[in-house]
Amino acid sequence: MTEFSLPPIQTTARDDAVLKALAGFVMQEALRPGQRLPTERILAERLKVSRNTVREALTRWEGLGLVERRQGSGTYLKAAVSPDMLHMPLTLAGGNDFTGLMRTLEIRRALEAEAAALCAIRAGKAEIAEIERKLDIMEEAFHSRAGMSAEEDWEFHQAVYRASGNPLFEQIIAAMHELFHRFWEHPLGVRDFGHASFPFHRTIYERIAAHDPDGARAEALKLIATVEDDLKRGAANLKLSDLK
Amino acid sequence: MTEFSLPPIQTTARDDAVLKALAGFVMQEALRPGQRLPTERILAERLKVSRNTVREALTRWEGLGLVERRQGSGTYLKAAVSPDMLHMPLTLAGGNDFTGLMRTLEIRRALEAEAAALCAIRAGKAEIAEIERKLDIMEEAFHSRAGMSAEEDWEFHQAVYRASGNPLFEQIIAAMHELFHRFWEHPLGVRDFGHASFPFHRTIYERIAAHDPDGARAEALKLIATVEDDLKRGAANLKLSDLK
DNA sequence: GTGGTTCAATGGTCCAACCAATTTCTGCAT
DNA sequence: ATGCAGAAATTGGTTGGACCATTGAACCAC
Repeated sequence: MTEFSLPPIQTTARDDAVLKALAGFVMQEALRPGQRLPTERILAERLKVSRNTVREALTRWEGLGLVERRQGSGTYLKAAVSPDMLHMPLTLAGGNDFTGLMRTLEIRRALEAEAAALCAIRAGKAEIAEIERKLDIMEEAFHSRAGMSAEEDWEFHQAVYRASGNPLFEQIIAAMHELFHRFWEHPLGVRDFGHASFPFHRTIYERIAAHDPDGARAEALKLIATVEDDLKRGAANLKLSDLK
Repeated sequence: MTEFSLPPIQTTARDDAVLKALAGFVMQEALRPGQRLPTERILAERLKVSRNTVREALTRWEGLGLVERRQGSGTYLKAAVSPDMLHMPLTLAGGNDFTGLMRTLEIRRALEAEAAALCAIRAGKAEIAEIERKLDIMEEAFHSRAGMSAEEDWEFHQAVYRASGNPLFEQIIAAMHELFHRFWEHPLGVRDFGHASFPFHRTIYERIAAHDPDGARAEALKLIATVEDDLKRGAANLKLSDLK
């Protein structure tokens, strides 16, 4: 590890100050995800702070997924960090899968519709072409693999979010999507999950290409509605089979 | 603090085990948000684990917003906790500029409208009464303090999110709100920021009380639109004064 | 009662070890 | 030289004990 400057911490609110200093250090050294950051012991020494305090600070970053600790090896950067990050810890009380999924879908309904509308307003020729490309890939996969096109489906939606001009849409919906998938691994008995949503991908694309925000929003809402229906059907099936 | 049972921890992955045990304890004792949980020293003793380990575990929960620590007082539950929670920490970069704020507003527009609509559908008598109470408090503060009612304003909105039946709304918008406030502290030259949004609080409430989702959504959109206007005016002012 | 003061409880920080996993180095056998 | 097993160093994980800073309640003088 090369030479580096880390000015000592001054006042109270230590661990916050530690994170701030560390964030500044990461920027200064232009550390990228995957790289190792200084030892806890070294950080403690340079920051004139106890190792315990350093650990609590790093524990916070670890909890946020910014950093990964490997015993015996070191602490590694896991995502880009900047001094002005906003942390949004979302906690979903699991328990009953169905209501949890429905809640993520409610968020997704709101954001998906808005993103589609913004996309219809802002997307340029290049973005529209990219969306169409993803759409073609998805439709191809759908037909050749009898409806198993979850991956390509997701890429289509991501292209829409990106073209909305607001990266927050993609980040937040991606979080919802991941949450969704933790259950989805074992689908809930509905084999053709997502089939009903298929035709709306093209209608959404058409409304976007026509720069028709209200139309795009309406089609996006229809798509989410089909997913909600599938989910409800799955929940009903589950309840029946739970009777054993 | 009454008698309670906390079996000792066994294997490695201590702090995770601590959290699991703690979650179980919270359930068993039916602790609700706002209540105090055992002191770190007691937890360490009962779980047969060092106090430092307990602290790291609690630090994680604190980072997730599940718990709040008050030096000299204790550690308090801040949200419902169940043994099977899903955590989705989301960190958003940047946002300390005009475009960043506008982006958070786009998210908020989508969610605020949906939350208001869902609230109009689902809110029961008790929830509606609570919203009205917050509204009265806000209007009172607004008139007696010449429009300085940001705190009460925010509480009104939170009441709406809670009544939407989906805690994710409150969690996500709260994060947006915090980001927003990093600017708001030193306002952008617009002294009467938020004035224009005032009347829409009551109209939103009326539409909710009338169980009129579409009306509530429409009023929520109007409210956000006024905030966007304020923001644009502020940005314009800022640009002028930046010329020096 | 009112307004300080004292004091115990509690979270925050520090220190100095030791444990456990990992990586690196060393030296011997091939 | 090469390769590999074992020792040593590195690094995060845990422990126990100490002290500081803040809070809140009990107490006391007025």
